[in-house]
Amino acid sequence: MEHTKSTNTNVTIKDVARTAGVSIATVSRILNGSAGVSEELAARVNAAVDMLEYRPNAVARALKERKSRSIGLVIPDIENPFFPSLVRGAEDAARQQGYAVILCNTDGNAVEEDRYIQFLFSKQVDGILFIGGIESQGNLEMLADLPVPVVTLDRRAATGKLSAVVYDNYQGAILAVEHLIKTGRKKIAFISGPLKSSSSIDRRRGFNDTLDKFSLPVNEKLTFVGNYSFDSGYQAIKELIEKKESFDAIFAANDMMAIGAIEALLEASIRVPEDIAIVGFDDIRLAFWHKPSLTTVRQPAYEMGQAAVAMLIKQMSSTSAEVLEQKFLPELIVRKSTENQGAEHETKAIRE
Amino acid sequence: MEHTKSTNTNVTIKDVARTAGVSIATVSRILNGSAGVSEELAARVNAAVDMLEYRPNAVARALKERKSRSIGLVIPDIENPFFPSLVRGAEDAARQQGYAVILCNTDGNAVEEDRYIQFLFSKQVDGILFIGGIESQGNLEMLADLPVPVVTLDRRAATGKLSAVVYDNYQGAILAVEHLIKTGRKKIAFISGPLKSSSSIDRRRGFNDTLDKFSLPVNEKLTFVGNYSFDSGYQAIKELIEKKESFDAIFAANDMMAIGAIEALLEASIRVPEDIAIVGFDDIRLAFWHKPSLTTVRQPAYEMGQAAVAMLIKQMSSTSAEVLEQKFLPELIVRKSTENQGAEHETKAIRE
DNA sequence: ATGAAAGCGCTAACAG
DNA sequence: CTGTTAGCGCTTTCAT
Repeated sequence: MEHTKSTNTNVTIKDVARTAGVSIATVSRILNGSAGVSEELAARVNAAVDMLEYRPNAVARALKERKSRSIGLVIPDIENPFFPSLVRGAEDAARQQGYAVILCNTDGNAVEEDRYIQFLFSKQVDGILFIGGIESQGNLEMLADLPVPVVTLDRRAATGKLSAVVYDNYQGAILAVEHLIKTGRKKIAFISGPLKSSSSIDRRRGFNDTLDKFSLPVNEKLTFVGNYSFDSGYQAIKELIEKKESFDAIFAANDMMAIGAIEALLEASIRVPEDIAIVGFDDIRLAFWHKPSLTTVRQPAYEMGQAAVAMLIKQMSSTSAEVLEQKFLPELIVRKSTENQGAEHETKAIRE
Repeated sequence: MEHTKSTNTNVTIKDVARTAGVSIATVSRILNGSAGVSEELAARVNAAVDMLEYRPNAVARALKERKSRSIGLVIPDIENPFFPSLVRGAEDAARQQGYAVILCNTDGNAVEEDRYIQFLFSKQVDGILFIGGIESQGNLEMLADLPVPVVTLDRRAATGKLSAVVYDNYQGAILAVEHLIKTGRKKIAFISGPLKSSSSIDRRRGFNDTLDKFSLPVNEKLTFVGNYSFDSGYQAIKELIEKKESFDAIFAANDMMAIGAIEALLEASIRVPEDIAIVGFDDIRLAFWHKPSLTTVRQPAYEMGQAAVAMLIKQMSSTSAEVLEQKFLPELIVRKSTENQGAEHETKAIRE
């Protein structure tokens, strides 16, 4: 079945001007609420606008004004359960200010990141919210020289050149490990994220420092390097079980690995939390729904996305390129996976 | 800390022309690979481009060419676990063709949908991939008259005016219910989606028709209307248990409600699948990770997103506005939640 | 208070 | 093969 495309596609400011019997300058003024417009002409113009169903051409406006009213949002992967909330927060904040969001998935690949940055620059985006992968150190430096405001969520950017929304991963790890220790666990296995990731480094540091603080030994045999995937958590604990290492708790550097770890435990008929307690990181929705539900360190993704875009817009409208930073603090969410039977019920500990 | 913004923001085709000692037309020709260009000038121009780090201004190009090389992606909510895969599929397909994707979350609210459609139109997007909520009937009709190609995932659009990627919800429901019946279940409760949603209507029809086919009675007391949320599945089954209705299986019109239902069952110490078998719909990742894992009807979200954008791009480059349709077929994924102990192991049934 | 006209950066006739 | 020029739709001086 075919039908011809609607033809009166483009009604421009010129058509409105002609219909209303005024100049295009007048139409423009009225549309943009500029000063000095006679009531009468305004009425005629508005009538013409309604009648013709005129919609301003944002592309022409962008060319003239040199701002596109759109921002680029560069993330590793929207399918990673951490990002949907963040993206939603970012989008809500952007829309509220009339900005379009261009979504870019890079899989954390530095080459793709670079391609997308060039693409966005060419598209004349007014700002970029950049969340890189573990290889993006080089791109971060390049971004700092881009003549477009950039906000990142990466701590490494805090070289004083790039604005950032940061999260205290170190403190978060401390919260997690202290919780395990205080509920009586002593031999804590650790599943780290990728060694080069800055968030991962901070979480590892928090883990080590807390063990030190409580004079517990750091046992290398209980430490694994994962890649934040379900599978790497599963493999780590499977290996641990096969080697018959002794441990009574696990701290996983994110929730997906924690859930993978639980899978390995359950397959070996090890009970959670009775035999092994486990705490994750991020508080993705699955942490709540999983059986057993997962104790975790919450990262407020929606709010961070929102804050990042707010910061970006602030930078875009200021001429002095001040480098901003906003810090979010972790919060421990206690659920079933660390419940001490018989022990007094832990309450949700809020760390401000 | 402050530092002045990099100043040489805008290097234009003019600068390249001057540096290379040619006219802007020549630069444009070389950049766009047009015919007849002397090797020598091409080399000079490319050198200038590299040296000045010239990047074409896509906004100016869009104004001139009357196409923006961007498409709008309107969805209810990226936080709904069904959408991330679909969005990723759409984005991958778009990027491959050099299109930017503008993401728009509407919460299925018709007013927001309309606002976003106007916004995208104003932005001169070359096409729109529209996934509406239950109230969007009116917007669907409006979209059909928009002078911009539109592809939707809504069956209701199949009035012959809007191209669509569709999914056979009816057949999917049949697969689910037949599976329950063939594994020996007879009193099947049904948690429907919202009554006005077209996918929901089809799934309900599949449920009823299959019971009929096997001469099983449709018991109104075992039928509930949910809203696709975890909570509505939970509430439905909680009510069923409190009323002490007798049933041996549940078909939930999506996975989130199925998982909510399981929660209610477990709270009442009813075992899944031993006492009650349950099958969901969509095959979100959680269906795989949940304990017990959930038998469900798979909807290939990534592929559908990809196909929808491919279809959109095809429409954009064709002058005859042919109305296209591509259909995806359901596939039953059998997991723990319907396992019959003692019975022969079900294998993954693939319906082509 | 309103209109005429320049120009944002680019592509594509049109001329030579 | 290369350059000159018009014009995409809009905002904004600069006149009037």
